[in-house]
Amino acid sequence: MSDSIWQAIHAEPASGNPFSSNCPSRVVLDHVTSKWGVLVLAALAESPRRWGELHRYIEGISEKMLAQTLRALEGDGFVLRESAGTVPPRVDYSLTPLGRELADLLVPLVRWVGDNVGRTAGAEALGRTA
Amino acid sequence: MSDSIWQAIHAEPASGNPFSSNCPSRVVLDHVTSKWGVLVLAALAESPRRWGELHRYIEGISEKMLAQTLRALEGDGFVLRESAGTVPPRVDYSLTPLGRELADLLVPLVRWVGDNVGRTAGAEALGRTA
DNA sequence: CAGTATCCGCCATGATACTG
DNA sequence: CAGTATCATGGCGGATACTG
Repeated sequence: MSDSIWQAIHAEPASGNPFSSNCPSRVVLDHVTSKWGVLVLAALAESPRRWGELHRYIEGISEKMLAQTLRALEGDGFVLRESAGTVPPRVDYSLTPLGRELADLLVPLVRWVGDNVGRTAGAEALGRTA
Repeated sequence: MSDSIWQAIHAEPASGNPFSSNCPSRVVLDHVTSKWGVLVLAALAESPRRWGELHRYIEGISEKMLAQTLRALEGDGFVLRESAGTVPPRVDYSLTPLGRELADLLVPLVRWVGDNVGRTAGAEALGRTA
C-alpha cells in the first residue's frame, strides 16, 4: 500500500481521512465496523431479508441492537428499509447501491476472518483484550 | 456474492461462521473491526512504525487503547512487535504476513469509507445511533 | 410481525500518574 | 521513549415488557 495514498488524504481535509480525530469518516467507520454492523451488512449482502429473518440469522443479536444497527446503516444510506404497510407488518431490508459497494469490500474481509481463524495465534488466547 | 459460500460455511461448524454466536471468528472479527484495531492495522499497512509514531499518527487514541489494541493484534498474530532492547527504548511494530493478508482486505475498505463519506446520507445525521 | 420503550450492568474507553 | 497501573465513567449492549 503506497504511502502516497494516505499522505494525499492526510493533506486533503476535504476528503475523509480516518486518521484525523475530527473526521466524519470515523463515525461511518464506526457504524460499518461495529460489532453488529459488519454482520448485518454481510447478511444483507447475501440477499434481502426481513426483520425476523435477520434476527434469526445473526445469532445472538438483540432486538434493540438489530433495530439500532439497521437504523444507523439506513441513516448512512447503506441499507434500504421497505415496509409493506400491511397488517401484520412486513418489512424488507436490502442494500442500497452504496451499501452494495461497501459490502463488496466487507464480505471478503469477513470471509477471510472466518476462513483463517485457525491461523490466528489465538481466539483462545484472546479471551479478553484487557 | 453467492449464497452458497455462506451456506457452506453455515453447514460447516469447523470453519468459522461469524453468524454463529459461539464462533471464535466473532472474537477476531471484533478485534479487527474494533474502533482502533482497524486504524492501527491500516496505519501499519503503510509502513512499520514505532510506538510514538503510531500514537501521533492515529489521532485521538489514548496510550492505554494503543497498547491494548497492539497487544490484541499481536496476540492474534497480525502484528509483530520488535523491541530494540536499548535505552531509551525503541520498539517497532509491523505487520506479520498474516496481518498483511488481512490489511490487504482492510485498507481498501478504510479507503472507500474515507473517499465516500460525502456520499453517505449523513455523518451529520449520524451524531448518535441511539 | 416488527418493532419501541425502559431499565440496568458491565466493560470498553479515556485521563492521569507513575516507571524502567 | 515506551509503556504500565489505577481510577472513573458513559454508553454499548442485553433483557424484558409493551404496542400498532
